[in-house]
Amino acid sequence: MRRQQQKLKTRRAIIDAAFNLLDEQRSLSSVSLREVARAAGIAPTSFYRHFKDIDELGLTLVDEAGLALRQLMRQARSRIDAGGGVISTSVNTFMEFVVSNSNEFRLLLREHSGTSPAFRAAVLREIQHFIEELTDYTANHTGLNRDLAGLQAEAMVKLVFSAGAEAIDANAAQRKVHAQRLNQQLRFIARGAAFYAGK
Amino acid sequence: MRRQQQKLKTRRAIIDAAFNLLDEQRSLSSVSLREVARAAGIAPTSFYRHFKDIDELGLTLVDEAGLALRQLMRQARSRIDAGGGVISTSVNTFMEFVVSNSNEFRLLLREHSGTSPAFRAAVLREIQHFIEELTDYTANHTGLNRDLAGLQAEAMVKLVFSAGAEAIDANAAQRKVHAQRLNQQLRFIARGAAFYAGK
DNA sequence: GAGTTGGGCGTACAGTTGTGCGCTAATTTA
DNA sequence: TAAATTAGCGCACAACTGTACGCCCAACTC
Repeated sequence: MRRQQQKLKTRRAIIDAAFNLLDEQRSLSSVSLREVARAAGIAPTSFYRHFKDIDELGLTLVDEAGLALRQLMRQARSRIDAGGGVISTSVNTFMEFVVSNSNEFRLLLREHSGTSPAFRAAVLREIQHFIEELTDYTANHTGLNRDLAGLQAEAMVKLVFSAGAEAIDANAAQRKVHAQRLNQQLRFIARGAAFYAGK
Repeated sequence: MRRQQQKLKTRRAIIDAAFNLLDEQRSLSSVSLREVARAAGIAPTSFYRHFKDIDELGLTLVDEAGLALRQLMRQARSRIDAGGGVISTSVNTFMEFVVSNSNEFRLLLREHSGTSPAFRAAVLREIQHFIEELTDYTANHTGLNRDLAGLQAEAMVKLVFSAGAEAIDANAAQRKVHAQRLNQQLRFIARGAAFYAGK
């Protein structure tokens, strides 16, 4: 059993090293296999014992970041149940995620419009997941029909991601302003959707 | 005088070559100086007679793409004056731009969340320009105060860019669906903003 | 205890990169 | 016409890349 544990540990080291390399100046496609190996403390050729490609590593990273995002959503929902507005609670939770998992969010942000079709597709799946859960929530907690709920959820998620993109490079004060603007804009959408639902 | 003309011509060749390299698989940071030179039909070292860096070339490309976008906006405004809804006319014009100038749009899209702070700043300036003009237009053509108009314009521009990002890889039929969804979502925002203005 | 498996390493190689240097040839200036 | 400028080129070099190959040795199987 010792062997598998060691292998998992090295794999983790590679993944963590890759995430740490993804600061504001680097993207997946600009990180080389050798660099990752160096940061992980292994020989370049050892990399192949764990991943076929840099691309395979990249997909793993996207999956992990997406998972972290989904966990965030659950957390946000539980807070809403405990009281507080749906919108402001979600916005605050999201902003916290952007700050505390900045490299994970940056990865999603960058590869969303990056050069690799496979990465783009992977990120899109995560975002779609995000939208679907919000659609369900909206349809259940308001009288909105699914079409309108879907339109609203999509618009909201897009705005949230855009705001996250701006917030990631901002300081706490600026982030607060962004969060407030985003709050108001999400209310526009909610109000508009309610209007078109005939309410 | 012959010499300057020739120099401009070569410079144009470099810029055009760079744009042509920026298809769905390449980004500015992944295009090498030698590649650009090769595509432009010059020796690698000749590149330096025109640009100090690849980065200097990149900024030039962002500026050109932004200019094309601004021209698009003027065109859209003139069409609106000639009749047709503000939103649907703008959406249609934008979608046309995404299709016919796909590499320019892709450049803005990618570098907006890219690895170079300088490029990100340059794209952000263009988007800000976009938002400001829409804010002015909105404030003038509706009773909205500037704060609300600004919030609305920002939200709309972000949604438009997001939709453009999806449309760029889609076929005509899918694009039509995206355009219709975007239309409805922009109406949500307009409606919501009007509501908060007390109308 | 003997044999197999497999993670990790070092070496090696061909390919690509950015860029410094000095030359040519043609245009521009004097 | 003679001199100066300059776009473009070829060569060279060191740095870096991905990855093939084969060895080692600790962990596992039997």
